[in-house]
Amino acid sequence: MIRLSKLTDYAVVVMTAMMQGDGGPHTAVSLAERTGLPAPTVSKILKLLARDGLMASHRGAAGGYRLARAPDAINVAQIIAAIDGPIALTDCVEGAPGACGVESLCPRRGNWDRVNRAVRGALEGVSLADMARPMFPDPVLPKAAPALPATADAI
Amino acid sequence: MIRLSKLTDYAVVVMTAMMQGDGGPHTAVSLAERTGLPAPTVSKILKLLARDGLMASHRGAAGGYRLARAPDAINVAQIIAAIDGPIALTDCVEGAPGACGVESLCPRRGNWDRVNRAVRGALEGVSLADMARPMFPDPVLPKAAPALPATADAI
DNA sequence: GCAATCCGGACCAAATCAGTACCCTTTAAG
DNA sequence: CTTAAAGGGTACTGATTTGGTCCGGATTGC
Repeated sequence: MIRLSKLTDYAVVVMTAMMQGDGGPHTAVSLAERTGLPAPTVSKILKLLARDGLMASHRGAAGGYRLARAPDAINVAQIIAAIDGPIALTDCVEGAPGACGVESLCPRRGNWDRVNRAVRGALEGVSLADMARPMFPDPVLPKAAPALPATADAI
Repeated sequence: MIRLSKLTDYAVVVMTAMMQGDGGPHTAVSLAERTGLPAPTVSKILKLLARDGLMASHRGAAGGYRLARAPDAINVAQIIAAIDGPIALTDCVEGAPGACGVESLCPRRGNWDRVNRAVRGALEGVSLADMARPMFPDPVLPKAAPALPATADAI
């Protein structure tokens, strides 16, 4: 199973919790209370998100975090990249010459990259606002199954 | 980084090696020699692929493995599912009620499922034949789409 | 100045994964 | 019929990664 880090799941939970505020900054501890997650973990997530520009942080007393952009301008791919690092399904693309034999002869590299691009495109198509939306039958996506037909063509 | 099991990468290498044969069955050790991978590992991969019906195995003396279908009828999603199990990015969808609080109130479940479907669809669009094809400039992707230049490298 | 808050590390325990080895069953060749 | 070759399955171990915690600083508002 392709696993997504649990931290990334938490990040979505935290970010959706921030959407519900009154617009003011949220402290790490208040978000931890609201989400039920351990405070240090929430702090770690917020730091990672801020480092990638998804959060605007304000230090000092009465400081806190704020979403850097509107929820529909933040997509899942960006969140994953902030928490888990670059989205790449395999590391055959770099280093480890012993595994593939001669790297220059390994024809899989470019093709894995194609797969990576397809997955990345799929993840970029889902915004934070989509994730926060309750999972009722979604009017925005009339056909749910072929969620992103554009990426299917792009492969 | 979303990581794909190294075994899955090896599986693609082994399967592409099988495509190059004369159509006869391949033994695990001969494939291990051709690919440079450890023999027990190759055997493990072949067993997993055979269990999911991607391989046809023939036991006994002069036995071996054979691709169950044509290379363009096998896609990457099937290989991943055979090696790594079902394709799901998060396990928030099941169990672990402590993490999400009350599961029935967690609105993320349905949305992660949507993401999972998108990724699965992307992976189903790449066949084994595509992976074996040398990585010539791809006419299907006209522009590299540096829509987000800052994050293009990071994602 | 003091307190609250973020920042950036290092650090440890737990889970997961890759790889290996062992033994059994099946099958074809001689 | 015997024998050996090959797959089938399971269990084990070492290494890597991950989740989570903690601490000392830096920064800002009161």
